[in-house]
Amino acid sequence: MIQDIIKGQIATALYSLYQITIAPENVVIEKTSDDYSGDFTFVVFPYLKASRKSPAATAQELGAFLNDNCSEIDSYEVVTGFLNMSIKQEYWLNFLSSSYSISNYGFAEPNSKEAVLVEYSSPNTNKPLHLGHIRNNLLGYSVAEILKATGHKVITCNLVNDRGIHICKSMYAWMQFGNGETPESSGLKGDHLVGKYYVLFDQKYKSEIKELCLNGMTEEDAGKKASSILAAQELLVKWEANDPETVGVWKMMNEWVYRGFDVTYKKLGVNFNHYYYESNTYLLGKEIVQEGLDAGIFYKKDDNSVWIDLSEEGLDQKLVLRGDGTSVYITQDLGTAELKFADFNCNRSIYVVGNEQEYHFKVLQQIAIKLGKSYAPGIFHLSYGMVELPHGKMKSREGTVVDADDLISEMELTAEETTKALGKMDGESEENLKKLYHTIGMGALKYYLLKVDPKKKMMFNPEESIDFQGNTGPFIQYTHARIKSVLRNAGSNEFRFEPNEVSLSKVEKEILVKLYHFPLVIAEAGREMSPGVICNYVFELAKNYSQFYHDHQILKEVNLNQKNMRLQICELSAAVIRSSFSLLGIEVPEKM
RNA sequence: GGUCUCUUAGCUCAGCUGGAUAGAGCAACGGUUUUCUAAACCGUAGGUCGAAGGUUCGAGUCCUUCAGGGACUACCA
Repeated sequence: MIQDIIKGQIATALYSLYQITIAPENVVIEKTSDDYSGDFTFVVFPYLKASRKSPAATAQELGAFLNDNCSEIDSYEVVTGFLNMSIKQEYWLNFLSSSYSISNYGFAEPNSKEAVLVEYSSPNTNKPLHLGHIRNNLLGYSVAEILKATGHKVITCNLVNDRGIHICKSMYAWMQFGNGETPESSGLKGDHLVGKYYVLFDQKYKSEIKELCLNGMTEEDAGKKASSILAAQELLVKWEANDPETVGVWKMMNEWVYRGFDVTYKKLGVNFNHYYYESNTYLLGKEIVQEGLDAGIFYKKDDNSVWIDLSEEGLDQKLVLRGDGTSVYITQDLGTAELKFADFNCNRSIYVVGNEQEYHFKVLQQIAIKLGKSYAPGIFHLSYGMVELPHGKMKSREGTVVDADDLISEMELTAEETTKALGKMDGESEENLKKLYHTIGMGALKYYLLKVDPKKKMMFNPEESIDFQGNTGPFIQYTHARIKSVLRNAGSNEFRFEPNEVSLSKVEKEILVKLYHFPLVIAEAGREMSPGVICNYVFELAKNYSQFYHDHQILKEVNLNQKNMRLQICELSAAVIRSSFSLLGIEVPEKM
């Protein structure tokens, strides 16, 4: 890349002018600020001691050297300690001509890098998905796609949390009050039906606690003695003992939930290469606990519970196995971690899990290190921030959630209303329109959620609808549709031009430079595991293109060279928008 | 109490390993369509980057302290 050429030349210049030895890759150059002319800037302040000259004089000397020795540099300009270099127009034009017809421009050779496992979604099977899960799913899907684009072999998996006390709660409520209600008999989507009983359980449980408290019991005791929680716990014991009736209900209700999830996953456009079920893996960790005991890393307390002391690592003493021998979260996660690396022979295992579990993953990794597991360094918690509502966190049991299915429907509806109001798609078939509404609605939703840095918490206000204008998915989709319209009208897709016969306007050059940087943007997004990097990039590209489209004629341009150059810009811009959005899991329409 | 984290325009957010006069979108106000899709384009206004110190040629960015949010610190997951 041109940056590497310049860095190499600067390293040479620094050595021959001032005897400074520096490796080319350690030379830092940056994009020239918009307020100055030039493409790249080298800041000379750090080298003044060696040059023993003023900032301007140093920059001037370096600029002259580079201008003489680097054929790609067209001119340079010095502003105090800043050396601004302009690259020859020909360089950008050659890049355009040689790249515009490459459909997967910017993507690395598939499977050219080590295998990576990405776990995401990982839902509980006692309630439907909500907005927080949507963020998780979109993030996991997108990060997997980004890593693929950087050349990694990627395996996605979903660890389904299908057992435990929370599952028994909805089971118990259904057995008590359900009267045999099914998704078919109620017309409810399976996950929503089960969620209804989860909420019902909580209401019942709370009213029991209230009553016990009125009879003089403390709230803490009441929480342990309420009859419904005792019943749920009994159900859990029965489940672990493989009681046929309990297991039967469990299987049936989980099946309802899975069918419901499948519908939502399909609408979200996410999928998994592999499913793990906690009911299958929860026993595995116990072997590792034994291993740790044998190695003297874990220790037993008098009540038979097993612990590890991580206070030297800045963490506390942590329980790894209950006194009654049943496993806790960390127990099964130790087992699953081992299983994952064994199943897929990968070096890295990424967990897309909320930041509320940071402590848990620190513990997990520390234990793996202490056990001497070779895979320990490969455990990576991709910790993302919670989605908050104006009133605070979402709570399933309290009903303060934004339901995933509802939100998706709302987005499709808004897309439909907006499209109809604009009237551009009149006469299109009902089937195409339906698909378009989905594409646009999901484009708005996905872009909205993915543009925020994953590490940061984000605010969602249900009162304010998600925008379709400005820095949004639909704007970028619209930009793509306009480009495709131009390309359809262009007829051919062979656009040859003579580099010497065209001129580049400011915005045309900006687009070219931006397109040129696409591979670097993918690399950065992969390094940071941040789809937001792609969002920022593709928005700027779309904005540049829109300005270009507004300011310049394309098909009506009389200079054939100029026209074809612009058509190449169209072609590559459309491809990069499409590719960028594919990394976000968003489709782009041909018309809208 | 301890650990971690956040605070940038009225609102939602960018700001790459420290670099030039801190940027978008929305909302507000004004303008642009006989011409390739106006879900667009152009302009105006809006800021003590939570506060105070420090590090240095240079700090929104790094360090310390403080204020205010949030998360975690369960024989829950």
